[in-house]
Amino acid sequence: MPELPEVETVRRGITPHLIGHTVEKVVIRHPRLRWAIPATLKKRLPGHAIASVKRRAKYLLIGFGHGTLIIHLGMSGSLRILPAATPAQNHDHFDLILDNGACLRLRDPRRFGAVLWSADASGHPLLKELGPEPLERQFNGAYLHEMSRERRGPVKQFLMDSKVVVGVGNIYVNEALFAAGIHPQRPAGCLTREECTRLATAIKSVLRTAIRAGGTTLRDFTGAEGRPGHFQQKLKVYGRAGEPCPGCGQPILHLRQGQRSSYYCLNCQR
DNA sequence: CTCCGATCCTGATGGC
DNA sequence: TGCCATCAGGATCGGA
Repeated sequence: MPELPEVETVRRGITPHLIGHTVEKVVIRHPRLRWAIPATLKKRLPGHAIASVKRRAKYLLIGFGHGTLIIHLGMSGSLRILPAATPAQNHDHFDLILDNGACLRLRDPRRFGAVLWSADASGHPLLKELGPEPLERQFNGAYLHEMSRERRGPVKQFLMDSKVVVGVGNIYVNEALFAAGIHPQRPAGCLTREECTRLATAIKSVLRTAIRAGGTTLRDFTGAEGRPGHFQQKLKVYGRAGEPCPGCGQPILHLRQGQRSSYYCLNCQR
């Protein structure tokens, strides 16, 4: 489900309900996510106030005075702010109950998500090797060009490598490659400096537009208040195999790379 | 290093 | 209607 724009949408939605509030209770119903939810959270969090709600890559970082709660939504995770008395449904695995009567609830049917604790989040193994945030200035054509030299693999997989750049998942990489006019199977190392600049610009633009739209809702994504995003109305190629390319009218093609679907226009992407 | 495939898990969908 | 195969927004891990 969630790529950078969806996680950012969730972050913005939950932040005002969390900042400055103290945890009263932690509920763990099903600890077995990608990694087990630490049972120690039940003792570690109550009585502590939330100081910050940040995002790094697709991780949400809920900052306390004594450490950070790290949440990843995996493929199917969602976070909602609900009244604390709301009955849990199937796949509601984790709750943070706050002193304002609100509950931050994680639902994750496929359980690829994670809830972890770190006293020093920036040094955490999952976070410390990550590449730059795509919306920051250091991520640009020069950086992409430098990183892609010697890389023989397809540019699509290159861009989905979180050591290269974070937050770009299967939907937005397809859209960005289309916007930049670059074929997803091009070896990353053969991109020109010019093409890298187009790509970096396209990635930034697609992600910013998607954040403004509240993310993409294909099946069941919603923000913290339960509202869907509407970027799906602006998708130009993702999920559109056989439909006319919005640029030239030729049919959008479908291809599998790794185990993921790629969508592209052979005429507009070279 | 880079690259590829297998893997974790449930649910929706489409073919027969 | 049921059964089975396939696919889905992620990312880590192990081995070549």
